[in-house]
Amino acid sequence: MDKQTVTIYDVAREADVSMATVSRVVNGNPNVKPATRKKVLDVIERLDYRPNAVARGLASKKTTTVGVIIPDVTNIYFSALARGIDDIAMMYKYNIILTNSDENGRKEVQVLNTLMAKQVDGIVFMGNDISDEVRKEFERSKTPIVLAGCVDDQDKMPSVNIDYTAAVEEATKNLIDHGNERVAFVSGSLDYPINRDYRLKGYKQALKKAGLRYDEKLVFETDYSYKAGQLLQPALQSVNATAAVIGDDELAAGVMNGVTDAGLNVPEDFEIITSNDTKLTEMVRPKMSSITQPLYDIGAVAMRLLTKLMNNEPVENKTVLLPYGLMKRASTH
Amino acid sequence: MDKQTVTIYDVAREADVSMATVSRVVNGNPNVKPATRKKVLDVIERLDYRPNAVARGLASKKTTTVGVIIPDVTNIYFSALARGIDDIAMMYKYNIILTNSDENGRKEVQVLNTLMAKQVDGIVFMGNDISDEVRKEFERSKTPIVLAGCVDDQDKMPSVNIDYTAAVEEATKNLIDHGNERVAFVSGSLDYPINRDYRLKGYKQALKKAGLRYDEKLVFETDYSYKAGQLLQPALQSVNATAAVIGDDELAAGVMNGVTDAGLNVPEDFEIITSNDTKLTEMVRPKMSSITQPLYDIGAVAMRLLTKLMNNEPVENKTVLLPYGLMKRASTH
DNA sequence: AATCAAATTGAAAACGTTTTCAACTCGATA
DNA sequence: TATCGAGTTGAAAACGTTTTCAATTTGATT
Repeated sequence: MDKQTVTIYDVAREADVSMATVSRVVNGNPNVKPATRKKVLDVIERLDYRPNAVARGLASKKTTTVGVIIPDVTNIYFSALARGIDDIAMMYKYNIILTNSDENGRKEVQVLNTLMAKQVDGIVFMGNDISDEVRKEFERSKTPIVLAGCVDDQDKMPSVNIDYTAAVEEATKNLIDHGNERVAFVSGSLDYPINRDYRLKGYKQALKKAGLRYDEKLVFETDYSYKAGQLLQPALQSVNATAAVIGDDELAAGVMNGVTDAGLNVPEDFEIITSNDTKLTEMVRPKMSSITQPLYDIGAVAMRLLTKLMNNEPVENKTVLLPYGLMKRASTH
Repeated sequence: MDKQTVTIYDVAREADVSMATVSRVVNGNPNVKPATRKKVLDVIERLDYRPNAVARGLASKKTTTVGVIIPDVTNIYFSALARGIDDIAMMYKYNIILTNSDENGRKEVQVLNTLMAKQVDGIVFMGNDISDEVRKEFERSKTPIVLAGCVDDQDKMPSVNIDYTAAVEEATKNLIDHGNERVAFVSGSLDYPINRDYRLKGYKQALKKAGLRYDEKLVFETDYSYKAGQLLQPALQSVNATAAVIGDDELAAGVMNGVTDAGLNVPEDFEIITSNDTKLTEMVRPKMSSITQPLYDIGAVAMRLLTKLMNNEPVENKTVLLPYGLMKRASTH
């Protein structure tokens, strides 16, 4: 973009055609004679012309960039989703603008507005909650938005998830079937619908079906950090919990290491099922049993869904539930 | 950008000023009378005018986006660097366009060109190697580029690292001081200067200073994956290695679990020092001793260095070495 | 009141590409 | 040869903002 930049005007002059023809050649428009096309391509190569994507974005109203709002790129779960998003984005010739939100509602609104100002063609939103302010921005947006690993309790937004309720129900049932009568539910904030209305619901259903009473004292709210998990061991012990379903792998690793560092054995004294099946479940010892989520696929399918929305392609299902499973490793019997 | 979008023309007309005045107000130019400024701001609020950042980028030749080339966002080391980059970027009002390169030279060139086309104001490059093709693109680029966690053996590029040679020397010395005479060096590809010319050099220096002979059979090249680490245990045993300096934490976790799963004890039978001090070192058992790198700071300082280059601010030092240390945990005596 | 300098404002060009629609070209047909 | 329709090309406007420099305004001074 300085004095020496080759512009479409230079190519047109050198090839003795109009700028419109150069544009047609560059963009693969078929309405160009082969001889003209060759002439233009030769000049493009000779001058090493590189189209300015910003100008193209302004003129064509498509920037080929997609905004991705991620709570924390260092979290193993979210980074796996991001990887799926980026790979499919690249496949469809998009680039992602990545913004960390820290699950801070004010920051989420701020980055949403920044992404809109940058005229992104679409947005993938990851997070645990859709605040009222964020929802208001979603509703006013003409840019398609897809949720990944994030539920919309109003079910208005396109989203890709697993059936968290059924998955947690199955995990809880598994622990109950092992004879555990004191199964703890360790979760992020219950202000978040994904935790309160989906995961906790599955936990309660499993208890009910097993004829076990729901005990609030077995429900633990915390942030999703390893440290918080470690600190939970005394509280879990004080309520005589013998097992736990835990909502995040790093948190679960903290709980597990807190338990074993306290001299108890996993799974003999305390069984653990975590929720994300990240690579961490294989690295810690004992290996952790987990609800299996296809993390990469959640990201990939969300991005693919977004490309359909951006291109006004028909979409069968705006709420996609991918398969889940239960991977038994050494943290359960 | 559709029929209903409020443009600077709408604001100017409504406020009865020129577009230039609206632009001056929006961009905080002081040459506007307070009364005029207020009038314009009122209209901006009433019409909910949102400046188009793409148009601004074209006109001003600054996009306020920064390209970040990362080998794999799911890698714990790189994602921590990315976090530092993004936080400082946001502080300076930039957004990052994140591109996974998979350390594939062809893909690196491709994403470099895409980022240049998108007129990013600067680029942060993470990776283990600068291929000739990539270097050629760097040299032709008028956009400032900073390396983060990546060394330039030609020392031409601005970069932020630690002194890998000294760090590995110290780690190796530590293992030798424990009485190990068969210390293995487990590394990514030795085609990469960071491994061959920096880390291996530190390893060799420690051996030499200890009067130990360098034995090629104690040097292992592999990719940086947990799986590859696990598979290394038999080979390490076959050369009678009693300790290892390992170049990546996920790789080290694999080696360590391979060793302990084979029935040996860490550190009694085999000592391990890893290199990145990611959160993984605390999660595995035993906790891993590590060269300490300020990962977040490498990213943050790289981004800050880039903002200086982008703004033509004076830069004292284009090659920044941040402090390192040695954190002793339970994988060493 | 006239002058001057500083501050403010506006018109138009610039940024680099895409799009639109009229004009032109080409080849087939009568 | 003339006509017609399809294909190709080009001129100019569009996209929405910033920048430049001339014109205008304002306030202070003589």
